Amino acid sequence: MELKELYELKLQAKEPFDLNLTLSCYSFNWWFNGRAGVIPLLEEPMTVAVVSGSNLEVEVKVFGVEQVDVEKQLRWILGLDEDLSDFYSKVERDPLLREVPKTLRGMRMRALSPWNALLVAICQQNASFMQGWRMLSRIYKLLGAEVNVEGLKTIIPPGPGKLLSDDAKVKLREAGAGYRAEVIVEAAKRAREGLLKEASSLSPSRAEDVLREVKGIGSYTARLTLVLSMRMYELLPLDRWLKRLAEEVYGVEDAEKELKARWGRWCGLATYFTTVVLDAEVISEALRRALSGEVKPKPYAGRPTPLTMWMHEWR
DNA sequence: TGCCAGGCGGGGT
DNA sequence: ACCCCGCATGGC
Repeated sequence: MELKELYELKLQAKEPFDLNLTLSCYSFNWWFNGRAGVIPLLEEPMTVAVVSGSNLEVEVKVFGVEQVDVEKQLRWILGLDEDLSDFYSKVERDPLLREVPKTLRGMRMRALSPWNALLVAICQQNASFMQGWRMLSRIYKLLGAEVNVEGLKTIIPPGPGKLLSDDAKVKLREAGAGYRAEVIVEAAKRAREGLLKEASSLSPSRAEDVLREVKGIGSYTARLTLVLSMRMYELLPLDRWLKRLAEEVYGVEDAEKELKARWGRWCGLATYFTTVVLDAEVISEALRRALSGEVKPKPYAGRPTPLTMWMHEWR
């Protein structure tokens, strides 16, 4: 499918803003190529934005089949109006996150659609960074929609409907999803009934409860979904990885209590940045690095990391 | 080869 | 409220 260009616009961000960091983080190579980022916006009518330019001015080209106003959505996705100054001052001296206001200054988390965020979160369950993202890349390749914009091939993540098609379970197994396949399909059913829309209208804590109604979605997956799609940062998505890290780095027994005290209403975003600064290393290496103060992401680690995964082929 | 990894639910106490 | 186990899969 080839999408035609509809119109262009320019956006300004609240300072400090770093477009390159914002686009490169947790991007597959079909979403970022080192200069431009592709942002899927709407499934129906199919609409995609291509984003490039400088930190001072973000240039946007909107591709699709019919005229749609996407400015507000795009500002939200790129976090252009998000003020991180309070977060930065909170983590300035944090042994895990002290590099965020420096090395990663101006980087925003790109928001995902609620359904795509849930899919991402399920793929992180009981899996390493590499396994989770490899699984996800295969799901996109097998079930997503390939679209051309400006001669670039990109992939639109599959919506809930696609995950409910006859061959979806087979393809999920093929993608290596294992027992998560059932969870994804169950979640897709509920998503089609409006589960995520409902969650987005509630308080974070109520939203978590609603998402947990789905069998296979627990606290971690629900909270991560709220972080990635709704910028609801106050609930901490605590997995074994972060729990171990916090226990060792801060020398405490109750990781959740400690992290809440340190990160406050920024817990979710802080979790996201923790994986970035430690290059999503497996726990043994992440621990070694954190304890020896190596909390700056490596420019090139030789393997995919959150910041460099766009440089790699995923198959 | 086993064993384990950014969870989870079910069944035990 | 805990603790413990199995669960698909892939990587080492």
